[in-house]
Amino acid sequence: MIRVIIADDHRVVAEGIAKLIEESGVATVVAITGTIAETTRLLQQEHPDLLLLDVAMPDGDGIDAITHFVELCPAMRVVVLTSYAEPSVIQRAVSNGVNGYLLKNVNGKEVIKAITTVSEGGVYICQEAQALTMIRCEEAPSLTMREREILSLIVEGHTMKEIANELCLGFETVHSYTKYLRQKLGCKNTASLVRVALERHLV
Amino acid sequence: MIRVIIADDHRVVAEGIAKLIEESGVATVVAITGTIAETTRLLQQEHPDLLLLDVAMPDGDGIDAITHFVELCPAMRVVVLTSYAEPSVIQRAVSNGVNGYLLKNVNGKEVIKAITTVSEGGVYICQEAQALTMIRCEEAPSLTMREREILSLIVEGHTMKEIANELCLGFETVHSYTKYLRQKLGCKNTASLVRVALERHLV
DNA sequence: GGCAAAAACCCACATTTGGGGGATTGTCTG
DNA sequence: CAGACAATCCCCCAAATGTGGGTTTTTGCC
Repeated sequence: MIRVIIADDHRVVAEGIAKLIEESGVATVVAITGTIAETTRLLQQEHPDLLLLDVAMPDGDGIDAITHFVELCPAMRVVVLTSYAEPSVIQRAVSNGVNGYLLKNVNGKEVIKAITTVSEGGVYICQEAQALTMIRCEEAPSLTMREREILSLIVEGHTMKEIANELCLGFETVHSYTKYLRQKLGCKNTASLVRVALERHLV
Repeated sequence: MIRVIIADDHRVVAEGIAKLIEESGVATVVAITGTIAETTRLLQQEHPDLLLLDVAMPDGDGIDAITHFVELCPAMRVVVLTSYAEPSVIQRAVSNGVNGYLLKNVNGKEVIKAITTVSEGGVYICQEAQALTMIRCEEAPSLTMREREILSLIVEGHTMKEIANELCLGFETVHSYTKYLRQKLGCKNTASLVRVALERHLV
């Protein structure tokens, strides 16, 4: 029997999905966790065959934690189950080595199918998520570390002068980065920059 | 037996919660819907005792639709089950006459408890949601129509000049509104204005 | 070792925002 | 009716952002 851990900070959602999985008979849910820390702990304790992971956690980003999780349990398969329909998020997940990506609007059957497929060594990406990776694969923003850093400070409401001081950079440097950011993201002003950053979860 | 309709665009989540409800024995799920339109149709068809409603729907805002739903089924009780932990959303829900408000991080038991409480004529607001309504009840933003309109155009990336033209207003008028907006929302620049608008769902 | 990209910096000038005053109409309500 | 408030407009000036050019140094990779 496939042993699964569900990591989702929405308790009732996780419980419901656990019920669906248990009832299908293909797998058993050995634990439900709501934070990255808790997941880390239970992975070491239970060593499950599969991790069903949500992106948003109170103590961090699930996608970023994937490499860490896989280090703890190298044989474990990972399926992301989330509502984030952002190409950048899906791409990041795939490049972090997940074996499946499901959007939460799939039905119970599809979750079961993904679990079995992935457990047999396959990869399962739901239709809609697949479409999203296709659509704008060349249009990837691909920001550098610095750009991302400065973008997040802009989103937090800091002025270029403040950012220069905080990062110990010249004002002109920050000024340049904002130009690059506007170019790359196709924004003509700071307002759209903030919207795009938040919408595409670039921060 | 309490007859329930679950409205949630996350199919697998709705199915899971349905399973939890069915298993509890206190209620039966007569339908699962994923859009406002579908919910409207099935409410007229099924006339359930209770509607378990998510806020985010592909074809509109669940909270705004509540008054419409209650008109269709005046005897029906409404419980909001969502991940939105925004005071403004909760307050809007309550003023639209919902009988319960649950955040998705509650567990299955609490959902059942809410369903029974509300069906017996009571009101059930989960702990965390209650805390959020308390904290900043006087700190309500309360924007005027015009302010909201201009804010949404700012969020869309328009400059004040553009907004003035689009709304057939003087530049100075729009300029004034941005000042009011910054004052009311406690923002020192457009960037924070956009972030706050998006975070608090003011647009 | 060389090349490309990232990271840092600089200048000049135009446009847009931000902050501080105002004023004038309505409309609604105590 | 007076006062509050929404909605509209106005002025001035400082600060920040947007534009369109640059340069240098480091760093990763073939």
